[in-house]
Amino acid sequence: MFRALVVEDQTLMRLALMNEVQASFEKCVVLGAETLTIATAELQNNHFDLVVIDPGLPGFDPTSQGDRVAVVDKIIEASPSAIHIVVTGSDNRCEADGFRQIGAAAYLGKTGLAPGVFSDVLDDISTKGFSLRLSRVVMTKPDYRFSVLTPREQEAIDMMAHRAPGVKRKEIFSLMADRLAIDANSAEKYYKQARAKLMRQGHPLPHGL
Amino acid sequence: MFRALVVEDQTLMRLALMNEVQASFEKCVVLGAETLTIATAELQNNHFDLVVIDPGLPGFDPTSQGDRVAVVDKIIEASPSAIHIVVTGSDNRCEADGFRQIGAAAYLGKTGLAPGVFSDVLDDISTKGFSLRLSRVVMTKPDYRFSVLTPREQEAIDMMAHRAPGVKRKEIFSLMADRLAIDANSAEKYYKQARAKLMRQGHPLPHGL
DNA sequence: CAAAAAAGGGATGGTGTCACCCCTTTTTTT
DNA sequence: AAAAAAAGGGGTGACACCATCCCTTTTTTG
Repeated sequence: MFRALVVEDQTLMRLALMNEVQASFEKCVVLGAETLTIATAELQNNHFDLVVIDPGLPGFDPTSQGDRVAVVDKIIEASPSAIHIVVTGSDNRCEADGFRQIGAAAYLGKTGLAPGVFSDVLDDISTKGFSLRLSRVVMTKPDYRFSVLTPREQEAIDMMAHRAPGVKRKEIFSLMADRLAIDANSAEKYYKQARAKLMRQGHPLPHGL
Repeated sequence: MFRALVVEDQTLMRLALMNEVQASFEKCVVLGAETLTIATAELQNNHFDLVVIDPGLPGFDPTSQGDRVAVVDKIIEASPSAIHIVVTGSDNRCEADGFRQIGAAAYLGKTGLAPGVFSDVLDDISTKGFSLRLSRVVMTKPDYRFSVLTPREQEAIDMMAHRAPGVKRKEIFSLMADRLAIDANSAEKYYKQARAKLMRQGHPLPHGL
């Protein structure tokens, strides 16, 4: 059974990261720790295959580079056989190098760390040994979330709204089919159904229909 | 139709906040903006009932109090009729007062901002006019997440694992029933089923069974 | 014009979760 | 010893979502 630990003080972020880990491993147990105290206690008593760390924890100075390194170093030394992924909001290449040197397998900026990226990071680690994803702004349009839509329908609207100009809808359906491992016709159906729902309720559709 | 906008650069956090907003309003549309540019563009073209803002946005200095106030002030001025909620990782009472003076209805620290808290915040706003929730560490034990469990089962395990010493299981079932608006017997059933699943797979159960 | 793409539907079975009901046996409490 | 709590099961209908296949009409494109 694959075992992972997420060390992050911000609750919603911790839960989101735990979701990402779960999505990357079919069968697994994921523990979430709010503080270094809880984390070290768990690391002493149990074995972990993967540890995700945000160095900005309560009780430490988030602006002190020494404190940040100390947190990560303590965790790495407490779980030498695990894969260690550092996730931070205030990321920079210099710090990334530092963490890499003390044994981290990945360094991720929170901005741009979207659902699904985690799996790519794990691929990077297993192929190249290290993954670096610095924060970068990627959005040009807002994301829309409609409570009337099912997840599949929401996803269909999402992908279609972010369609690059000139790209045919058919191509998006193929892409969606590929990403969700379903038939392109089904993807098309979801999009049409979602669109119909929004029209019926008089919603101002996101640009790009 | 209730319309909300979440302005936050960290993708996972933005999506989580959008989820929280959605969970608080039965029928709604929630938009997510990664940058102030996207947010202001939307605020110009559309009306919003609620705006959630993280002042630490790309292009601004997160340590500069002036920058942080400028971001929030610009958004409030662009949507004077909306409710404005400020969410930040580096929260302090002084800043809370500042944002309150320029018109924010709530000031929330990210640490301790858990699923469900958002609804309480909205209650605070409608009854007292303002809600203040500074970051504070609350966990003493880690959270467990098992991929084999359904959401209901996971929730049952969660609540039972955080049971205070001396509290009877029956009381937890009642609490769970109350929070999920289901029967206490059903809550008990979920817990038993969850426990059985974990035992069957040989999982080391969280302390407290 | 002809072909492709898009818009707009209807109907289908499978599956998982939800929420409820029932039962017995063992352990703990009082 | 009696009563309550806990452990451990089985079974049920409802319902939402998933995924697929089918159809027609309108619009756009080449």
